Amino acid sequence: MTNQTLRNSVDGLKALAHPVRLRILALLRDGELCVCQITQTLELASSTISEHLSLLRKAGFIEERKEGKWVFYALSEIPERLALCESLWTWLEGDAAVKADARNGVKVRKIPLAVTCCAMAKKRA
Amino acid sequence: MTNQTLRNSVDGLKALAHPVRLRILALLRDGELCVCQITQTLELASSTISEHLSLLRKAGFIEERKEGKWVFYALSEIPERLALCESLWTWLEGDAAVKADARNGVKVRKIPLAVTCCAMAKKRA
DNA sequence: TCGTCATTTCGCAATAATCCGAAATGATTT
DNA sequence: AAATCATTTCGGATTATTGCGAAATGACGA
Repeated sequence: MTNQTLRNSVDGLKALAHPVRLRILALLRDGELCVCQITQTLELASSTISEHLSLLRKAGFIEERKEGKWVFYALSEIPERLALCESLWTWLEGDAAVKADARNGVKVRKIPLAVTCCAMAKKRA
Repeated sequence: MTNQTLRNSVDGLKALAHPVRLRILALLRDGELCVCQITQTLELASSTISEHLSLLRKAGFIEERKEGKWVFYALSEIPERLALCESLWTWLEGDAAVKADARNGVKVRKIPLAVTCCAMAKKRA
């Protein structure tokens, strides 16, 4: 109770202070994505992505929406969090990896979800 | 070269994502302080404070100014860094520890430097 | 109900961050 | 030059973060 706000700030900043998590946030600027779409775009184990998403969610930067067996994540509407994100976009927009992600994001959004998720299942086999 | 900006952002956020470092930045809002003043206010080993200061400096949030055997640190003038800090003040101002630090900062600023630093020397003995 | 699929949780190994005291550095004073 | 003082760097132990594969969970369809 003595340092609630300080702790909140630190937790929020920690959540942002990771390249993969910044890339996830940047990806979500163009709209919600399901976990398998993010996993495919960032090319990491789905368990890894899931943990990053969980961290971002706990810190209030993203929100989840369940739809059948899929879980979609989108940028949070919390004003403070949104404001903090806004100050990052200018930085991130110039980054090569973030740009590449955005391009891949456009592609993956055009593919039906069933296909994307099937592709992952095949990769695993 | 492929992800320079992303790396910069992550380094900056990592530098901010620590309670002691946020408290240091908040302290410096009221003007520059020398290392011994910060050390005394935050009650940590001077080597620890020094490492935190070094990290904040490398990340561009603070600048150093040497004067004799003292080293003063002040908030950086870099616009991006300053902007990121600005978005934190609203969060931090409500925090009890940060408020207490600010009060102690006012006190320590009134004391001549020689006295503050002597006090530390005594404490060590 | 059983199998399948997307996601999450768990266990664990590897890496990074944090803190301190001791030693090193640089500047000042005697 | 030697002693003193503020600060930094170093060595280390301790703790946190990260990433993966394997197992668990929950939802869907046969």
